[in-house]
Amino acid sequence: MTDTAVAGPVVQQRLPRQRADASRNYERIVTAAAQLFLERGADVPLDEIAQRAGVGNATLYRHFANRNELIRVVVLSLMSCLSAQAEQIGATEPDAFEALRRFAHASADLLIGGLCAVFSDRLDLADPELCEAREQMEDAFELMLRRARESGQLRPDIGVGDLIVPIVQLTRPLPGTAQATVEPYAHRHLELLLDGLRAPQRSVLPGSAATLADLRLSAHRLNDEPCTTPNGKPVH
Amino acid sequence: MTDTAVAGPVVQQRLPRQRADASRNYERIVTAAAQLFLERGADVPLDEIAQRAGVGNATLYRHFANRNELIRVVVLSLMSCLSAQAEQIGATEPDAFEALRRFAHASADLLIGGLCAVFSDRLDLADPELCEAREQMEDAFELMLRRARESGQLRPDIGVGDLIVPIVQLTRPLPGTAQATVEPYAHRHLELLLDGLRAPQRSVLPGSAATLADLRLSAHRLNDEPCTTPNGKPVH
Amino acid sequence: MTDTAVAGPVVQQRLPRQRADASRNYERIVTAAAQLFLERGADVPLDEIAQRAGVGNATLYRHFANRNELIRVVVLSLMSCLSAQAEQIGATEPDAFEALRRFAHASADLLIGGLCAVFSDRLDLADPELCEAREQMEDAFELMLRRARESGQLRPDIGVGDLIVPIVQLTRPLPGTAQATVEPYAHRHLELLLDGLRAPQRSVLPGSAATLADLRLSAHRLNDEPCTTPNGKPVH
Amino acid sequence: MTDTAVAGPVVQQRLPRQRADASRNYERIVTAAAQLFLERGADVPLDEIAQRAGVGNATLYRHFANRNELIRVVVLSLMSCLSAQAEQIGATEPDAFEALRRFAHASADLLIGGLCAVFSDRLDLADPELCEAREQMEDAFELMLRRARESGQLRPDIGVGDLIVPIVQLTRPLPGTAQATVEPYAHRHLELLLDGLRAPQRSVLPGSAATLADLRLSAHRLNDEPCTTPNGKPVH
DNA sequence: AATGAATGAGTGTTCATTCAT
DNA sequence: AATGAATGAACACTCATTCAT
Repeated sequence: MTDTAVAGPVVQQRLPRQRADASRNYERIVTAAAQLFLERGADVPLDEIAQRAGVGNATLYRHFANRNELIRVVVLSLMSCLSAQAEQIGATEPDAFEALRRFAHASADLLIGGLCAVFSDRLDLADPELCEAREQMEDAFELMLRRARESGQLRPDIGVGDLIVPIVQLTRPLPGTAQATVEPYAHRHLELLLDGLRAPQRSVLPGSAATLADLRLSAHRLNDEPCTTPNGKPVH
Repeated sequence: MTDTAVAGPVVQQRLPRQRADASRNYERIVTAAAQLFLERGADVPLDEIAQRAGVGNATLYRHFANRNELIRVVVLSLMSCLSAQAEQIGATEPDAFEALRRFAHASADLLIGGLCAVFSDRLDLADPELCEAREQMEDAFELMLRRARESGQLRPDIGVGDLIVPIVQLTRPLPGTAQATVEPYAHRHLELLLDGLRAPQRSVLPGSAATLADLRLSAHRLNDEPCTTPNGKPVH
Repeated sequence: MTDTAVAGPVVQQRLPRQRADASRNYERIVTAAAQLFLERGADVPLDEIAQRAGVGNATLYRHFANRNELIRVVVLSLMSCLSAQAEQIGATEPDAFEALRRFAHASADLLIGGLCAVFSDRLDLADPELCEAREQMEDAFELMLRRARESGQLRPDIGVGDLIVPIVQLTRPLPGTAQATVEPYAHRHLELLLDGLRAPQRSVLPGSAATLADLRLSAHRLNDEPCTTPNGKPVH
Repeated sequence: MTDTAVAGPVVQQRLPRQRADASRNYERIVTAAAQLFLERGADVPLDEIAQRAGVGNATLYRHFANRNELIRVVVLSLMSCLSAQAEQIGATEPDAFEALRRFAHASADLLIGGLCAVFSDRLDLADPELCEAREQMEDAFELMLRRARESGQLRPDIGVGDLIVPIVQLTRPLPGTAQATVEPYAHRHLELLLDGLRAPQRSVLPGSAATLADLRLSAHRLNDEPCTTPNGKPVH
C-alpha cells in the first residue's frame, strides 16, 4: 500500500482552494498517523506524529482539531481503500468463495486491524461520512457473502459481522509490538477461519451474526455497567 | 470466576507471615487490576485501580513496585487458572476434539484476552516464573492438540500457536470498550475457527504454527526495524 | 568516637523507668540517624534510618515525634561531646594556642559538621535544652580563646564565631558525598585558618565576630527577604 | 552580579535562531534556579523555580530535560563568570598576593558556594563542557597561586584545592538559610584563611593539596564504603 | 499558513506520618 | 512496646492543546 492509497481518496474530498504546501502537509500527517497508530497504538503522542510527518505540531492542529479527528480521517481512508478492493475483486474473480477468501486476505493486507478504531469511543457513531463509508464497506462484504452463499460454498448461518470482526481482531497488532509481528500469522489464522466458513457447516453456532453498528451499540450499552461474564456472574 | 480463582494460586506463593489486612488488600488490588486492565487497557491509571480496590494509591505501591509488577501478577494468575482448567477438562472429557473445543471456550470465558499482555513489552521475557507458567499452559494446549490429532478429528497441520493466538485475539476487548462487548461474539467466532481446525482439512495453510515464544521473539526482531508489509513493501 | 560517645549523654537524661529493649532501640536510632544525616544529608528517609537501626519505622516515631525531634537529639549529643572534649583538653594542655588548635581539630574529628543543623530551620531556636548546650559549648570556646589571647598568641580581633563557623563549614560533607570525603582536607584547611588566627595579625578583618545565636537571628531576619548581595544589589 | 553576568556566556552558546520570548524564559529560569538553589538547596521543587521565573512548569522542562540539566547550566554559568573575573583581576592588579586575595573575595561575591554542586553526584563527571570550564577555572587559580608564590608572599606548600575548597565551604549557605546569611562572615573568615596562606608559613600542613577532580574521585571511591573516621574507626 | 513555544492538567512514584495488629 | 501496613500530600515529568511569532 502506498501513501496515496491511504490518504488519497479522503484528500480528494477536501475543499478545492488550498495552498500546495498545505495539502502536502495534510497528506503527510495522515500517512504518519496511520503508521504510528499501527506501530504504537492509538495513544502515540501527537507531537511524534507531527515529527514523523516533518511538520510542526501546531500544523497538525491546524488540520485536525484533535486526535479523534485524525483517527477519523485515517479510518475513513482505510475503509475507502477496502471498498475499492472489494469492487475490484468482485468484478474479476469468478469463483464466489474464492472472491470472499481473496477479499478477506486483501483486507488483512490493508492492515484492516487499524479499523478496530471504528469501535473506539474516539469516533462519533453518528458521523455521516463515517456511516456512509461503513455502510459501503458492509455492502461490499454483504455482496461477497451473498454470492458465496448462493454458490453453495458458504455455510448459511453467517453474517457480515462474522467476517469483519474476526478479520479486525486477527489482524490487530499484538500489544507492545508493531503491526508486522502478527501479520504472517493473521493470514494463516484467517485461512482457518475461512475453512470454518465453508459449507457444509460443521457445527451449530452460538449467538448471532452482528454488524459493526450492532457491536458499537452494545458497546455503548455496556460501557458503564459493571463488567460481567456471559453467564452473568461478575468478573472475579 | 471468583476472586480466589484469579488471585489464589499466586497469593499462595507469598511468604507465610502476612497480616490479614495486607493479604486482603493484595487480592483486592489484583482483582481490581484484572478488571480494569480488561475494561480499559493496560494503561489505566494506577490510582483508579487503587480506588476500585478501595485502598490508597501508596498501598498499591507497597505491594507492587510498579505497573509491570502488577501486570505480571495478573498474567500469572490468569495463566495459572488456564492450566488448571485444561487439566480438569482433559481428565473428564472423553472425546478429544470436544475437549479441545471446551477448553478453547473455557479459555475465552477466562478472559484469556488479558493474556495478550504476555506479549507486551511490559513483561520480562526471561522471568522464570512467567516462563514456567507459559510453558505449563502451552503443554496443556499441546496435550489437547495431540489427543485430538491422534483421534483423527484435528487436521494435522496445526500447532499450539494456531490455537492460542486466535483465542487471544478473538477475545480481546475491542478498543475503548469493556471486555463484555466482544465476549458473545468471541464464542461464535471461536466456533468458526474450530470448525476450520477439524479434519479433513479444507485448505493448505500459509506460514507455519508458532509458539508464544516465537511470536515474542519475532516481535523483538521487528520492533526496531522499519515497519513493512509481508510482501516487503514499506507500510504506506 | 564510639556509639556511646554520641548517644550516651543524652540517653542518660531520659526518664528512669524504661524497658531495656526500648532504651536500646532509642540509642540505635540516634546512632543510625547520626550516621545517615552525615552520609546522605538531613533529608534521608526516616524509614531508612529505622532500617539501619534495625527497628520498625513506627518504633522510630514512638521515640521521636518527627524528624526535627530526631535532629535535635543528634545535635544535642554532638554538642555535649564537644563540651566534654574542650574541658578535657583545657585541663591538660599547657600551651594556650596549642589547646585551641587541638580543640579545633578534635571538633573536626567529632564531625562537628553535623552541627550545621544548629542553624537549620528544623530546630527550635528557643529550645532551652538546646540553648544550654550551645552556651556551654560557646563558653568552652570562649575560654580557649581568652587564654590564647592572653598568652599573646592569638590576634585580638577574633570572636567565638570566627572559630565555630569556619569549623562547621570546613567540616561539612560536600553535597552528594559522604562525610569522609572532606575530612582529610578539613584538617589541612583548618590548620591554614589557625595560622591566620595567630598573632601578630596580618590583616584587618572586615565585619565582626559573631556567635551562633547572632547567625541564627540574622538568618531569621533574612529568610523571607529577597536574596541580595552584601552590596545591596539583588542577586543576579 | 546581573542576570546576564550569570546566564550570558552559556546562552551565547545556544543555537542561533531562537525566539525572543524563549531565550528570555531560558534566562529567567536559570536566574531563578541559581537563586533558589542557593537559598534552599539543590532539592527545591522545580515547580517553584518555574514559578519564581514566572513561567509554567512545562516550560522549564522544554528547556531542561531534568533537574541535573538545570544544575549543570547554573554551574557552568558560575564557573564561567569566575574565570572571567580571574582574568580581569590578573590583568590589572600588580601585587600578586593582593590579586589572589581580591580574586578569592570576588569568588565569594560570585556566590561560588553554589559551585559545591560541582561535586554533587548530580553532575556528570565526564561532561566535556563541564570539565573544560573546571579546568579553565583551576588554571586561573593556578596562575594566581604561582605568581603569588614567585613573589614570595605565598607559603610554598599550597595547592589549588587549598584555595578552592575552603572558598566553596566558607561561602556555602548555611542549611535552611539564604545565601545572604553567611556572606558577611564568609569574607571575614576568608581573610583569616588568606592570612594563613601568607609566607612565612606558621605551621606544617597535614595531608596534601587537592584539585576538584581529586575530591570528586575520592568521593566516588568512598561513597559505597562504610563511613569511617580518618583514624579508621567506624563512625559511632 | 506554519511553527516553535507555553501551559495546566494528569500520572507515576516517594515519603512522612498515622493506624491496626 | 513494637511493628508492618496504610495513606494522602508532595514532586517529577508528560502531553494535548493553545498562544505568539
